[in-house]
Amino acid sequence: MPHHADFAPHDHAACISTALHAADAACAARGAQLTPVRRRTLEILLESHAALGAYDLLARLATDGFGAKPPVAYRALNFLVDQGFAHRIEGLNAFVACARPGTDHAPAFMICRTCGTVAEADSDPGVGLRDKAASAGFQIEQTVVEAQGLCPDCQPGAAA
Amino acid sequence: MPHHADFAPHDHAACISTALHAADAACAARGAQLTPVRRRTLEILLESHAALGAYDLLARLATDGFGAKPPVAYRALNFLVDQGFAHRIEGLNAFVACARPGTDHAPAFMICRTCGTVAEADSDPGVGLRDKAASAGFQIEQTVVEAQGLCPDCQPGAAA
DNA sequence: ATATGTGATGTTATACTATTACAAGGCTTT
DNA sequence: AAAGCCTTGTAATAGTATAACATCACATAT
Repeated sequence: MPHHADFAPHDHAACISTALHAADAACAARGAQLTPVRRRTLEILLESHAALGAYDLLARLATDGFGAKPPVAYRALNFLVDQGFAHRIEGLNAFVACARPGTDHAPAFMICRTCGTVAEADSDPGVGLRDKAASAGFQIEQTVVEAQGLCPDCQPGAAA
Repeated sequence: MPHHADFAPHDHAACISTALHAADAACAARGAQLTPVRRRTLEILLESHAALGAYDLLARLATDGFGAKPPVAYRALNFLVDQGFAHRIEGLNAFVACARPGTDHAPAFMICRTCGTVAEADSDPGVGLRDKAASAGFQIEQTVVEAQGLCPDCQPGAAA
């Protein structure tokens, strides 16, 4: 039973509700508030396996009756990122829901340039970087590891 | 004698002129034109071990008598990136000169959050990512690997 | 020597991404 | 009721990037 770290199909409704409940629980445990805007923002991210820009998100939030100004979206997104429920994709100036909330991880992403799907790898592939950093005396605090390319479905000769 | 892949001091004037001549040669070999704006842009990047934003660069170019509108900077930067003489640092929306022009490489960067220095690692630390991608059936075209943290000089207790 | 094509540069305008600063509301604690 | 804290809403602005069009320089072909 694969989690969706890869590009395999899965029960999307279930994965959304699981993630949402995990977030509820984590917030309760930490004393953080998963307010309506924040919860809805997470839900929107979870509905898409592609990364969403802050303004795309904002448009959807506005439709749902929330504020329509940029800070509304950025605040919710920053909250989710801080809590580890979402990640920022630097290469796209966009955001995705975290594929394994609750675990402390240094994520790596595979981003399809055709369909925009973003898959989160389930362990830190930047291992080699740690060795380099250690030998240079550099103290790593955060890593960004992103690969752009073609997902299985978008490669020439891919099954429809 | 280390190249400046790490944070060690080095003969900066020499490293600039070497890089500039390497770029001249590479352009000649490829039929690309290292025009005055482009050459000056590379020179400016080489003078700094920190990443420069497009608008910082633009201001310096304007001082030197080149055009002062954004496309002037972005075009020169894109040229340098295309030719492999510079890299874009996604995490900073900024650019650095390439530490090893002419070699075909998937760069990885260590970015000091205090002094802004950017060091380019001299081999691909994203190796683990390739395995992940292979098993997911994802075809990598390009990678972004960036670590943020503290360089040796900026760590608590670093020598002045 | 003219005409044509190509690539580089310059400029205008605009789009996209993100933050600062301030006003207002809800909740808890005192 | 007052004070403090957090969250939301809004206005204004800052920072990053590109599209579209005009022009110029140079090379080549006529």
